[in-house]
Amino acid sequence: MTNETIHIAIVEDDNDIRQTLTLIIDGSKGFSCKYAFPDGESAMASIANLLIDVVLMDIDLPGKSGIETTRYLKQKCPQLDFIMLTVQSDDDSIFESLCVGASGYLLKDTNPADLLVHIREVYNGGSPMSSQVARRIINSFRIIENPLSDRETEVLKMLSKGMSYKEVATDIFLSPHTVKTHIKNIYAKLHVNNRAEAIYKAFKQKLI
Amino acid sequence: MTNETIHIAIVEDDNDIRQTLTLIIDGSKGFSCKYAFPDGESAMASIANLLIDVVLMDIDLPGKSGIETTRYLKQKCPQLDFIMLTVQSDDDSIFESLCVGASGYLLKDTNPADLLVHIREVYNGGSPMSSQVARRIINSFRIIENPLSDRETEVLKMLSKGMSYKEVATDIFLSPHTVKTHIKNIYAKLHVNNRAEAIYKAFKQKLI
DNA sequence: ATAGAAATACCTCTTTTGGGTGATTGACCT
DNA sequence: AGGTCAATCACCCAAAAGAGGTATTTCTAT
Repeated sequence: MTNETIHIAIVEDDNDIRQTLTLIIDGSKGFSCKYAFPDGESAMASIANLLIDVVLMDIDLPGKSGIETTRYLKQKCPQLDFIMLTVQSDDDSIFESLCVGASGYLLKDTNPADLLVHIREVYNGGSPMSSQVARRIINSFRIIENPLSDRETEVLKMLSKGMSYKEVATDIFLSPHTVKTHIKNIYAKLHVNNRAEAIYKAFKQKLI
Repeated sequence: MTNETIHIAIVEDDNDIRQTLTLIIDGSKGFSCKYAFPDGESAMASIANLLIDVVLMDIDLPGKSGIETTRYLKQKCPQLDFIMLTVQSDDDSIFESLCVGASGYLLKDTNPADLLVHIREVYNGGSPMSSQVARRIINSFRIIENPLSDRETEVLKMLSKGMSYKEVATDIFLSPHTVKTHIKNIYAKLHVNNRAEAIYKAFKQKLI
């Protein structure tokens, strides 16, 4: 079960990286890499018709992003496994990748030997990811457990109704300074720096 | 076509209601009701294997809700029709029911004769619902008609990411004045007068 | 052909906001 | 007994936003 040849496709816009990866993987026993695409569009057009087990997907593609491409392909071919590759890990793209169906999330500086191990892990139903990435995922989920205090949630809800500092303050009998402090804390907790994004994020996470 | 026997299953936690409904339906010519479940879990385990045409689904079930149960079963058996039953009608549950694939939405005080009529309506491709329910649906959908132009939607989405006038402007190659004008028009159309409320409303109405 | 959107651009003025930094109280945890 | 955190209040300052205009162009639908 663990030693069948795994068929891999690569989607990566950088020519050097793409070719290097292809050579490394295809040259390794138990791995085959006959297909590589420089963009999401060509991958979407072809991959569904190929006998592929695992796709290595760059996130930062020109045109359709790796996330969009993964969303599309995972829907077409649910049995396909996707490992996202990226230069740096940011919370949003990790989270989005997981949402659209990626199974693994690796940084591009992962060394070749490890990469092969991780591909096999995914093939066998695992979800390889670096410890930094894992940490961020934990953090993301923690955010889903409402990080806001009751008071903060109350204030945020009022902001979402279009109320200003002062209006909120008079409404709940606080000094406008206090309201401001609450808002600043809300921004910090949600990792945003203005009202618009705070409300968007809070709504998306069903916090309000 | 309209007089075949319709095979019905009931999912309802209240023993009295479940047994009464079963008796009424199974005792009526052209209707058969041999299966009744007290909760979503048991329904999910069995209904897919039964020869059933229409499911009467209580919304307020203990454990898995009627909506969750419907989502699961509709996915497994797309040909199955679901009529949601509820004591009172609230916008959210109506809307969610429709989203997960329910065909009808009736209040529990619907009288037995009407209920049978409605079951046959669903079986024949209709969507029975009380006039209050219909009104609410109309209202929900009416809001869905996006009043915003493409450009305005684009701008609003960018605002929801926390971008300022200027950032939006440089991003889509417009003068900040133009962006400001768009935003003013957005506020007017959504009947709000600031960013926070605009994003909240737009999100609630799935405009962004 | 032309009325009505939509998209574009500009101006002035006042209010609001967000960042930085700080303090105090009380609760809860260990 | 010390640490953390929510909640409260306070000040300064620069940037941003919102309200009020006006006005041209470019579609598009009738």
